[in-house]
Amino acid sequence: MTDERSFLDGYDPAAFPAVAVTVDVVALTIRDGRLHVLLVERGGHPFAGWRALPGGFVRDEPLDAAALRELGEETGLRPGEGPLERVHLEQLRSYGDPGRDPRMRVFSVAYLAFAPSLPDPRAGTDASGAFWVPVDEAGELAFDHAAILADGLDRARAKLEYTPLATAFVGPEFTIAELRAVYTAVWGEELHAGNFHRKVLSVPGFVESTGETAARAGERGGPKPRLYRAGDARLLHPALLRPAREEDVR
Amino acid sequence: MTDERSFLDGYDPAAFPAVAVTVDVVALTIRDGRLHVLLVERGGHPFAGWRALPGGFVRDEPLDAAALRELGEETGLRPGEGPLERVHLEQLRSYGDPGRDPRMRVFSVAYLAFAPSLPDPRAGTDASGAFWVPVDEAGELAFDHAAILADGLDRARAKLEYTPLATAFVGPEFTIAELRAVYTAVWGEELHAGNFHRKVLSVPGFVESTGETAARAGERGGPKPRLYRAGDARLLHPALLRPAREEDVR
DNA sequence: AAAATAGTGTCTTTTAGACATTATGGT
DNA sequence: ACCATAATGTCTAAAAGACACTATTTT
Repeated sequence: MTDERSFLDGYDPAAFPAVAVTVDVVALTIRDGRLHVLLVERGGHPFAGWRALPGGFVRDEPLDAAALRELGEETGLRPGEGPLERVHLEQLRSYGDPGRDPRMRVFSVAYLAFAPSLPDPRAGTDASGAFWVPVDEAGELAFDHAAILADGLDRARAKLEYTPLATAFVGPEFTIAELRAVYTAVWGEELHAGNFHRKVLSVPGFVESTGETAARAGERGGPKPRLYRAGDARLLHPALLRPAREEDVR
Repeated sequence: MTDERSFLDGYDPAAFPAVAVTVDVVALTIRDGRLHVLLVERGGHPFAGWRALPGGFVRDEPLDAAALRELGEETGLRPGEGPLERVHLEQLRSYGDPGRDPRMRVFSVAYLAFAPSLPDPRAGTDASGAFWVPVDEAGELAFDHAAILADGLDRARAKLEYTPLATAFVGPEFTIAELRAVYTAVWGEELHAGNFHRKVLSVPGFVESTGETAARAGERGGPKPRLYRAGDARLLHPALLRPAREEDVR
């Protein structure tokens, strides 16, 4: 409230009870048709040996920059370059319950990242502790990270409906089938191939044709599919709604 | 990253660079058919005399509790009692750019509150500095609060589409016309009365009939409208989509 | 040759939206 | 008497969803 704000004026910052602010990243990608999340294995206490979301303290930088930096450090990739160039990053929400970190009051701003299949983090760099895990095999995580992951998955599933976010999971050029595989992996539901195809092409700005076709058809035959790239839409109208399940509604 | 986390173990918390965490609340209500936001006038520097969102430092409490407490303090109402009993409160997002507060690094977790028309804060209590302002007359705000307000409005407008949130703006019993007035005020668009009426009743769980009718008709006549209360739906299926505007899509 | 897939066509059901109609109860 | 409104009806257009079919390419 107002009094408290003015209270801060001229106050010695060091006298405040110590709090820390971190970013944690729910980085999602699709490998072999399954949705994976980037996890690290913790070295120190607490939760030593547990899996956790990658993250770390916010430095003298904007929150978005901190999240991108952490993602780069854990994957061993340069933020904004190469594979991380096309990463979609958005803020998820913040977590700050007292006691969520046993050492001190730690507020975490969680981020959600979507990336096309990235190389394995172990390869080469010092990002040794990170690895991709299928989301349904994440198991127990340190701190409240399991809840953060669940929130991130909810957000991702919802955003596929009304934004062209699925294109962030594929390369710069992709087939309709690849796009459908994203929806299948994230939603965990099979979609009718024919209807999906027509639907995607009918939504203005979702995808645009490159005029090219893939060099090869699928492993098990079929015509060479046409290639598309992401269009300029920021919202899908009409949206690609997933079938409403009764339990979600009540 | 992992190293930094273990780095924290056994570390002296007071040695960390001072940061503060606040909550700021975008509290929305509808008065006289117009969407209003709760603002306070700042006493101290910086931004002395400017309008700002109500907010304050997070104490030894969960973030949600901090937001509800601040809302109670500014409105002079008891959290969880009386008018604040039915308040809908949800986290909006966090803001933490260096320099957003000139005094020190301040992270703010913004909350969004929806309430039926609340009494004027000035009445009685020491919540003297707060007042309801039509959102389109909010003008310039302290810190980055104008951006926070804009984000809150975006969120509110979007959530009316696919959640029964509009019922949080009306009393426990309401007419379809009152519900329509909420949509009109938040979206700033007129809706077709007849189609809206049928649509609301057709969405499962959005509203349920009380069997009663209002004691009186509208000021300018007409039949006595039936009364409804909020149903048990958490999501609207199918959603109440607002007409897609081209500029939102690209 | 067999099998799988890309892309399209067709039909039905659902939903959105424009518009009209009736009855009610204020001024 | 007049008028705004509640509630419902009707019709059309758009979209969703089920299903079928053809052409193409791989093993």
